[in-house]
Amino acid sequence: MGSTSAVIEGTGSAGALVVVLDRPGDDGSADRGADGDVVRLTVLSSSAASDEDAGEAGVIDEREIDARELAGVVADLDRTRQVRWVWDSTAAWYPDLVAGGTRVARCHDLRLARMILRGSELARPADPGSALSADPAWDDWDGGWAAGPESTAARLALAQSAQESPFLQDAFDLPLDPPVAGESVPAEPGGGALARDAAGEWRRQQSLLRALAGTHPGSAHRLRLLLAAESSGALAAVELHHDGLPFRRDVHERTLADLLGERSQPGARPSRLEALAAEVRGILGAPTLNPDSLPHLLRELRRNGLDVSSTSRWELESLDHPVVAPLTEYKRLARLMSANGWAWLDAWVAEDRFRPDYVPAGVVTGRWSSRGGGALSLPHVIRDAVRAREGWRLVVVDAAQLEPRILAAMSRDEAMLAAGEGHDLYGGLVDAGVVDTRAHAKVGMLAVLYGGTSGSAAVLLPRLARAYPRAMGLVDAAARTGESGGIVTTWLGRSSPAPGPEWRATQAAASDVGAGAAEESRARSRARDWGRFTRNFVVQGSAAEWVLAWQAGVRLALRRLAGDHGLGHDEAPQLAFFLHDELVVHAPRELAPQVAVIVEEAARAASVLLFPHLDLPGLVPLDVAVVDSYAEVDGPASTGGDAEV
DNA sequence: GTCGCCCGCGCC
DNA sequence: AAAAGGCGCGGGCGAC
Repeated sequence: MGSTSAVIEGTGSAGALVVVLDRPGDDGSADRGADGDVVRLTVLSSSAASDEDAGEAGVIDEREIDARELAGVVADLDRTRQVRWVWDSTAAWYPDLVAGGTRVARCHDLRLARMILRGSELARPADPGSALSADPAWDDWDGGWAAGPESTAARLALAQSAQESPFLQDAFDLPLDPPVAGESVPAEPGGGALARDAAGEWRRQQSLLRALAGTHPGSAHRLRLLLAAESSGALAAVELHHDGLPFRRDVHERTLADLLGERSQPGARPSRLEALAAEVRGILGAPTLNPDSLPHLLRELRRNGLDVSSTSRWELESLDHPVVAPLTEYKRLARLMSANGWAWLDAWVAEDRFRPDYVPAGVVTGRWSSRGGGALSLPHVIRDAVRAREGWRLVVVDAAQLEPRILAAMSRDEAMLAAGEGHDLYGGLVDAGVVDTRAHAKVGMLAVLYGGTSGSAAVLLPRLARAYPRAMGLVDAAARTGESGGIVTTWLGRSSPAPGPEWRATQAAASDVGAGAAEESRARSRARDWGRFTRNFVVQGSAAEWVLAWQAGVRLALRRLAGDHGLGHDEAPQLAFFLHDELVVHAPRELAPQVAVIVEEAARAASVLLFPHLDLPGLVPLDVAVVDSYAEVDGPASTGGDAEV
């Protein structure tokens, strides 16, 4: 470990460091992690008061180390100094470190940052000609977030083949553990095989931000916040996958047996599901009906005199017919079976942990997506299997009515902020006399956020517009921008994509001289569609930014808590699950109260960080529940639950 | 046999 | 009368 101390000695002992990691001469084809693999560390700053100025400093140290030493060097340096680790993609570097027991406090994910900066309207003044020009080495590259097989079927096949073959058993370290995103799986051909100059990209990005700070300091500040939050999220995504969500196989199997009946032959329906299928066949007089076949089912429904155009539940439920109840129940259970049944359990739950892959910024708005196991749509009906370990607790935290609150803050709509002063913003709308019931408040607010125009929303919208002109003005302006093909931007600077060529062609066709009513109507409809997208983009995306800032605060505070108590990783509270506006922390029972305090403090910090001018640390109240089972937390099915969007 | 699309529905 | 933003994913089924 001589190189460890050498790096430290070579950079003084105080101040923040920026350390860029890359592989000299990396053309993407090398087998990362192989013997003889070399990692280059470029140390860019030690004296700057703030690491935000790091790009200003030149290279103060550069050395190459054996890849096998990397974890030790990183752990040492991150423990003793404030370091921002810079790498092409967190998914490419961090899983191996975490697997080896090394975690870092902060990083800068060049690819995620680049995606934000290249699209951002806030960054445009500093980069009018797009100095961060398209570069296939970066831009045709997913960063390694989605390297593994993404479907339950693929995962199951992998697990089974590994079990059947001693050779494959050796090839896959942990055959039942989903491949870690970004592990040595070669990136896709094309972009992945091109060299990426990490130090150069870091300098370009910093130079852009410095230039922007000169003319638009507010924009530069927002983007720096966003890049830091995005990168912190990338670290969290890797750690979340590694740690996994505690998930009890036995409890889940009991749930399945209770709801679906006993599992029979693989491929055959379990008993209760089969009985429902038989009941449906009997009622419809269709002994060979396969209720999983939509065309067949539709045919039989019509043959029975039911005037339906689809087999969707909402259409079925409007019918008065004896088949509706068993068929709806069949569909509900068949859905559970296919999405979260035994095959899903075998593929995604190992050693009582559910380990999905999270993909930061997998959604254009900046929300995360997930690959594998449908992690972000974990049904409420199976959440009882999510159990804290013996002697531990789950701290389940939800940001209450986040999106309307973020909209109120962004638009600085004092009336809407006032309505949100209590814990229940919807109740606040009723108390203010804007709408008569809480249900109306909710429907109306959803229409504001999503652009709904139907039935009850049409009645409520004018009232909301009158009461909250600034909030309504913000989303309406975003919608108008989208309708005319423009770009909108979130609070911290993530911009929406421009509409695609097909959309533009549709609009162009409508303005042709010979355009008919059909073209015009279609163009208007597509324009309104895009307007609803941009309307929602600014709110959903800005809310996602608040959540990232919140999550980053929680993550760092949990690290401090572990440090203060001298806890090893397996004894310390960990982030266990992340769901758009909800966090689950798995914590030793005695530390759960402190975790509850941490999530509250982080929420207040996030609100101040994003909206310092409002002086409203209580902008986003939290629902905190300390439980043994995830099912103890209110879902939409339980009374009083909120079915929050 | 494989691929890609559609439908439908789970989550926020 | 159908209906509103963002996703992932499985089964069926037609195209190849």
